[in-house]
Amino acid sequence: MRGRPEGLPNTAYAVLGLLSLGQELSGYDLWQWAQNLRFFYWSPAHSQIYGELRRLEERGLVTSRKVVQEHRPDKRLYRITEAGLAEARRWFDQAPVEATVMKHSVALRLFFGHLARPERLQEILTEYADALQRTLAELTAVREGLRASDQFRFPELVAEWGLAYYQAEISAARSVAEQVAPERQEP
Amino acid sequence: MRGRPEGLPNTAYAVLGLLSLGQELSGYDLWQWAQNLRFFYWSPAHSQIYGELRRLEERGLVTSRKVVQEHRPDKRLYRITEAGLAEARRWFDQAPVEATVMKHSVALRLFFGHLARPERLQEILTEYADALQRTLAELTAVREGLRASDQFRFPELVAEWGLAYYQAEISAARSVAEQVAPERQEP
DNA sequence: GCCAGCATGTAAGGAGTTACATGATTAT
DNA sequence: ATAATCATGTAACTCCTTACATGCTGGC
Repeated sequence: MRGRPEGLPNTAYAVLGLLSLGQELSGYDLWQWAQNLRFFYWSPAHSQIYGELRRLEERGLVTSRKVVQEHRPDKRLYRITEAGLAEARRWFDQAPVEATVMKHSVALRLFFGHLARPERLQEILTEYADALQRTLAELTAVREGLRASDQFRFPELVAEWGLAYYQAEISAARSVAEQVAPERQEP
Repeated sequence: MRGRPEGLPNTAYAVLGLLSLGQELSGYDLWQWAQNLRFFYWSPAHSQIYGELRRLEERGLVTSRKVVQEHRPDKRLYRITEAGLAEARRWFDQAPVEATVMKHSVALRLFFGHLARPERLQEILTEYADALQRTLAELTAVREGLRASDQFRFPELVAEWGLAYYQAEISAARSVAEQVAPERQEP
């Protein structure tokens, strides 16, 4: 046996999960929806989504129909099948609990901090904190959008979890930035 | 232009960064060292490291020599070159500040929480928190090992940042686990 | 007139994984 | 015996990305 031992790639489950809410969605719609996953997962390129949808259809987990539109390009709408819903539930129930994988490239650079001037390191950390601040604002907006709708109870929980993470990460980055400040001790 | 726009893959910089401390290391040594990156980055498979070393040598960023050993298999020791050191510094200074990419598969499942019984969701979150607790213990040990050595000031900063993250993540996971508890309202 | 957005896809390739392969030593 | 550790590497494959490709509409 080579490659992935069993089941579908996680991206497939993300797509299946989004479709499990019951709506008929196009690849483009799914791509846009999937952007909200970037806060805690990552967002796949649109080409990835189209490919995944093709494979899901081959396996009978989704069905599609073509919609001819007049003032827009044609689109293809996907709907989850019973088998797809069963597979999504099976994944949820049986997939092992995996550790979060992080690619924290700023921490990687800090790890090798001896390679640069302290000023540059401080700059990087500050820039990182500013970028996080913007992401926090975006996530706050997304969470506001989810609010009050009982349908999105779980996404809302995830958003709140994310909010706490981003706040903590911002203060950590700012605190480390202070700690790496060049020491200017005058005699 | 296709693929990666410029520079080396991040794994190459991780390897170069580890070698930039000045020691001569084997692929195996590097693989073991790289395991410490898993707390905030991820750890590459050994095959990945061997491949990366070959490519770095082709580019003249590292050199190697074969060491014949008696009671152990032969090994190849790698050392960073001046060009390698320059490239590592250039990376540090000029690489853009990238956002952290997370693959938080537990948050992904929580997002689609409607797919499962609340008990199962709670189980997943608790299991996740327990796994984090073990990782926290490991990281604590790693940080103790770094302590008191002035050489590892930056790795220590990263470890402390990580410690704060894991503590926050554990309490977040436990808090969410409580929130998803099945409501047993008796009339 | 031009750019952004809608919509779908293909081509080429990078990055990374698991499994296969080998073989010695040391500890249980 | 047999499992783990040391040590290096290849083969095959998956996943995912960027760039190429097309074409229409609506707003500035």
